[in-house]
Amino acid sequence: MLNRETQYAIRTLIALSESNGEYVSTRALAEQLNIPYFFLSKILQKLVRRGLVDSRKGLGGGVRLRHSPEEITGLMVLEAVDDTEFLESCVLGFPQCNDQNPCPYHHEWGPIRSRIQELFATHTLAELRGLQESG
Amino acid sequence: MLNRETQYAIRTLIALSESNGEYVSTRALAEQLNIPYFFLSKILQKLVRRGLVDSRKGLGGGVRLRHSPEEITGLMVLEAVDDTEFLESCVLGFPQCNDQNPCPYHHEWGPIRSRIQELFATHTLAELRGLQESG
DNA sequence: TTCAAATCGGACATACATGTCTATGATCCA
DNA sequence: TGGATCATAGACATGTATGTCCGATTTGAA
Repeated sequence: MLNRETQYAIRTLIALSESNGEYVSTRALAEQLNIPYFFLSKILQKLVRRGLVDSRKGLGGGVRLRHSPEEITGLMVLEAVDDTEFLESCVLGFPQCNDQNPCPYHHEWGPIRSRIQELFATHTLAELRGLQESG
Repeated sequence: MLNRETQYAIRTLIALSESNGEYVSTRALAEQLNIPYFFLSKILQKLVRRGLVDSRKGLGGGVRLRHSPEEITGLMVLEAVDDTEFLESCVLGFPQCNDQNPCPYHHEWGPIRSRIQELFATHTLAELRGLQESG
């Protein structure tokens, strides 16, 4: 479904939304979240470039959210790591599949895809953090 | 979503359900469906081993459905090519995610996953063939 | 009985996702 | 000013999905 980079990115940003704007080191995040350190470094570098995360070098540095957790949705994270193709492409992989020229699953897949997109679009990091605790 | 092997398998089996039990060569299928020939060979070999397809060597040989198109669902194809993990695993990749210990998306993801599973489970090859034509 | 058509099995090749390492530069503190 | 702590960039390594090739075997027909 979501690739690993995306999963790590979401989990990391949820964790960052609990640090009240303080910088957290990649090392600490990697250990807390059980994500390979060097891999997480790469992901965070991308999130910095894409504007979701701020970074600071040196002692006491690390990364933090660039915006408040209420302003960032899951879908924004998917877009930042370029993992949205599955929200647009045909289930059976037909490049020319569309409303006029549908594959067998096309019309039933539309509403499902909408719900998936909605799932990620309607929850902010702040809400996800809450959901994690309440169950 | 579905990996390429699965997409090719479904497309091929839908095509085979239009051949009235006649053997069709892998070469012909590959050209008709625009699927790489050697790759399709591998997929069909697996479908033969898994019991969805019959094969016969030699002139006039090829592959055909082992059962009638009304008896095979999309989900059976997913299972035959071992592409069902996404129907069972956590959206965020947590191995320990479950009803008692849910990830933030868990409870909302359940109904969506059910609809996806239902989509594949409720349509037979015969129906998919029909849907393809009617749009 | 020979030849061509077809699958089958295993090996090989390539692309992309995932994971790892090293050198560099920035920042803070003693 | 020097050393420790941090992110950054690029290169490297591994694994899995995807795609390709070849020799062996079976089958049908001339």
